[in-house]
Amino acid sequence: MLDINLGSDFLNYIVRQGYQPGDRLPSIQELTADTHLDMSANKVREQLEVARALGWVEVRSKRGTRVKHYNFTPAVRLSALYALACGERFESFASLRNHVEAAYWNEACALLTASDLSGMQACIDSATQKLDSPPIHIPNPEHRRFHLGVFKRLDNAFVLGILEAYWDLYEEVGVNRYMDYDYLRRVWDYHARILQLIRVGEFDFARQAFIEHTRLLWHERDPAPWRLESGAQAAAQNDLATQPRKE
Amino acid sequence: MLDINLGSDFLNYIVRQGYQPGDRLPSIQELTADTHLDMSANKVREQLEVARALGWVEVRSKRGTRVKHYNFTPAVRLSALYALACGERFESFASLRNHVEAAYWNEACALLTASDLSGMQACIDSATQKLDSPPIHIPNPEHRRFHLGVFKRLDNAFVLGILEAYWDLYEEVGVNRYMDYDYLRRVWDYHARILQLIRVGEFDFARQAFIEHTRLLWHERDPAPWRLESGAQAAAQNDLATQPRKE
DNA sequence: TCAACACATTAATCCTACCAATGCTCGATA
DNA sequence: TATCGAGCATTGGTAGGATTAATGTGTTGA
Repeated sequence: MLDINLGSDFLNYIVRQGYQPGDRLPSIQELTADTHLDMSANKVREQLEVARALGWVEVRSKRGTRVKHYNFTPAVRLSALYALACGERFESFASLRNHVEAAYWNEACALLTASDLSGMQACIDSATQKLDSPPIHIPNPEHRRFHLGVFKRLDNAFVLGILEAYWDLYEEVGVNRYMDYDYLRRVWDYHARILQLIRVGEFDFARQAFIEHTRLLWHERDPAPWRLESGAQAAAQNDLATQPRKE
Repeated sequence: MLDINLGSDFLNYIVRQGYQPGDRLPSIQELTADTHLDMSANKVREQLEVARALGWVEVRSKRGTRVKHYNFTPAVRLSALYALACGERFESFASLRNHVEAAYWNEACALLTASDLSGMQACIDSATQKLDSPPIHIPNPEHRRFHLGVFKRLDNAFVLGILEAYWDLYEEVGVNRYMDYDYLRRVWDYHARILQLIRVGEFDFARQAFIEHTRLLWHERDPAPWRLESGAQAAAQNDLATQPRKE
């Protein structure tokens, strides 16, 4: 076991005790005893709040605290949300997400099972139905599930954490407010094409389609339509997942 | 301004007040007043501890609390450190870092100035001197500075946060314990080659060299040398930054 | 057998007190 | 006038106690 210092006695205590997901932590009163942490309940609660904010434990009122399965998402989401509130651009995080998806694309696709592909097809069907039948609902849950579905076999908590956090930010920032019907149709046409390319093993072409389809978002959201003629192409080259490669 | 909910009254208060980096927060006593947050000092301190753990504020004892420049690194480092302590593999994070560096490689190189390249050269010189003159010191600071130097012009706090956190984890986990002299020489030979290729604008070849040089680490660290003959190639294909592309 | 009640546990919140370090004010001294 | 230092207010750090309300458990009794 690594002897890791998390910068707080309580957090170090948690990991050193080797609790497993689902295990119950001692009550706050017990932790204050000198046989455990020997600190005041206030201090325990301060650091417990950090563990809760980062999604390491689940504190259920009057019932105790339980250790959760590790998940990178809460830390990424919380810090990135704060960043956006401080003026950081959503496009910066979207750029990271696009690059990560493009970089892992082929190996993730190679791991997909037939059942995974069926699940992605179900997303497309559900989304298409929502778009076809008025009143039109924006198929945001399907959009999220479709993209995360590509990477769910990767078995890398850090990669999946970033991708999941992207969709949380996506909803919080309210990107969907800028969407129109045409955009949604084109996006889901791309999704169908991407899935088809994955099915036949053309992962490179599928990735190229993914990269193209990410550019739709910024063209739609950009409130300056004149940039579409002049500098939009260059902007997309810089900001988005333009996987640099020789063709 | 986005109306973002960080899941805590205090954190929401900070961002809504629109403090700038360097600004001083009201004292904890003031914040408890009903004109500000109207909560007890204990609760303020609980949530202040979250802001401190994520590197949003600097709490200087008896002197007050100041807002810091936003930085993604603390959140990533803290959560990833916890993950490693919980049994997550360092290789998972290294894989993310390798993919991110490979994905941003070309556009990052394109932004480098002559002065940036000089700084990278200085790292190589300093590292070479450390390796040449006994007693041999491991040039870890140079290694970190060299790699971060490639990406420092990206102007993307999230990308830089992940790359910086990687080096923090690298030191905390103690990867360097497994290094021998031959490994270090080969790594720095690669660095010199990478810088030369960047200088002449051959970003693709430089990236290829980067990807190759990341594989050195795992071959050295792996305590099972027999895998080098049989499954090492396949393992590298899966675990590391094998940017999938047609040659 | 099962429902109702009593009791222990526990997180949530608030308050007070004390400590120690810091920074500022103001007055004494050269 | 300039400078040093004592004293004081501010502020974060820590501890402990009190209360509340929700939850779970065990006991009692029809």
